[in-house]
Amino acid sequence: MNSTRKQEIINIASRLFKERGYNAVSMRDIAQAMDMKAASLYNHISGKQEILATLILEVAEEFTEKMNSIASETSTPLQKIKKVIEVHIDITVNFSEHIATLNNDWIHLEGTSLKRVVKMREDYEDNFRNIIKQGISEKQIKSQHPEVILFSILSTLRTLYLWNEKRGKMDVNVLKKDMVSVLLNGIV
Amino acid sequence: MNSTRKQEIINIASRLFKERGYNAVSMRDIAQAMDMKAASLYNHISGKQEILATLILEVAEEFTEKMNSIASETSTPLQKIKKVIEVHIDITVNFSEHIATLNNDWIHLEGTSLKRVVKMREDYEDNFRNIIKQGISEKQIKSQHPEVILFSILSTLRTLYLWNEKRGKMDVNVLKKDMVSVLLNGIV
DNA sequence: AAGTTCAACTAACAATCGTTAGTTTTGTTT
DNA sequence: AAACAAAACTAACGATTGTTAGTTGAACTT
Repeated sequence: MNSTRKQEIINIASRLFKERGYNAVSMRDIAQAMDMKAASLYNHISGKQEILATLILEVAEEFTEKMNSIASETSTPLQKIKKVIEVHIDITVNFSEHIATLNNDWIHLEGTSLKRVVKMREDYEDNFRNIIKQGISEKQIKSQHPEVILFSILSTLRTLYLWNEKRGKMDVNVLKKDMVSVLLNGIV
Repeated sequence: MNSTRKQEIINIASRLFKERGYNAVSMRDIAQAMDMKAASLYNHISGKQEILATLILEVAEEFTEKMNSIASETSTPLQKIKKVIEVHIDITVNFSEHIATLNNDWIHLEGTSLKRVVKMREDYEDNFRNIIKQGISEKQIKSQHPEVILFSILSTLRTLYLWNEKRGKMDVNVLKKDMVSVLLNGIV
């Protein structure tokens, strides 16, 4: 059904997109990496856009599910934020290839795929923002502009993939612990 | 000499690159935005690559200069980090268009321009890392993996441009204060 | 053995790309 | 008014892009 061949194409495209970006990778590049001709790709996918869309939606849905689950938990805001950080690290490690494309090439999505991804991103941020606001009103979190907190944590988490592999892969649990500590308690 | 027309082209290209990315913007797109034909651009610039290179080097050099100046100061590591944060915010506000391209499209630089920018980036990070290490050995900063601290601060600063305009432009000084507080002291 | 499906192929398409050559217009200097 | 330089133009180039059409061979199913 969802043939293994299609997933192969998506995984290889994922690697190339990460290295060079969506627009700098041609169907012929992808085909060559698959050891076949560009036209043959169309036996398994409908076009370049479909590769990009399924690639991005795969991981975007992962984020959405996990965040929805955290948001509906009955735990303190701080515990929730800790979970968000850990989930981000887990997804980054497991989908490390896809995440670069999600971050850099979502602009090149078209039509309903673009709309869906933008919507998911907004919802994700809204959930996060609400957790932070809750934490502030419960006085667990410093009374500070929530946007500054939201985006400072989020931008760190989103670019995690960039140095995850570069820096000799620390142990995941150590990374989680350090990350939570730095993001919640600062560095002084 | 460095005619105003050339700078016009670069500024307009900067805006388009930010919106769509280097590869998705054609010389004809840039020309149209300048109200002229693509071939006419070549009276002022040598090619698309030159636009990208001067655009990126302009702001990269700004970062390098400021960082070198901070690194050679005689002040505490914490004061230096505070200055780095403030400098980042200043540059982001002043070069807001260029920074998206520096962050996203530096990969598409070629030849010596690419090498120079990569080198500048590495030097910048080395300077920052040394400040952090100094702070740790002086016990001003938590004894934590310096990489985690370095990249968590740096990735926040680097993506500042993304939400600087989106979120109704807070006052720069308030932003600096909040940012320093969140990044140094955390959120709890 | 015959028929069918699947996945590869070759060849080609229209469109667009960055860039060059040669020409015309515009505006300034003599 | 004549001469000149700067900056726009038209037209075209070779290359590359995503994609389609039509074909071929191999692997199953009957």
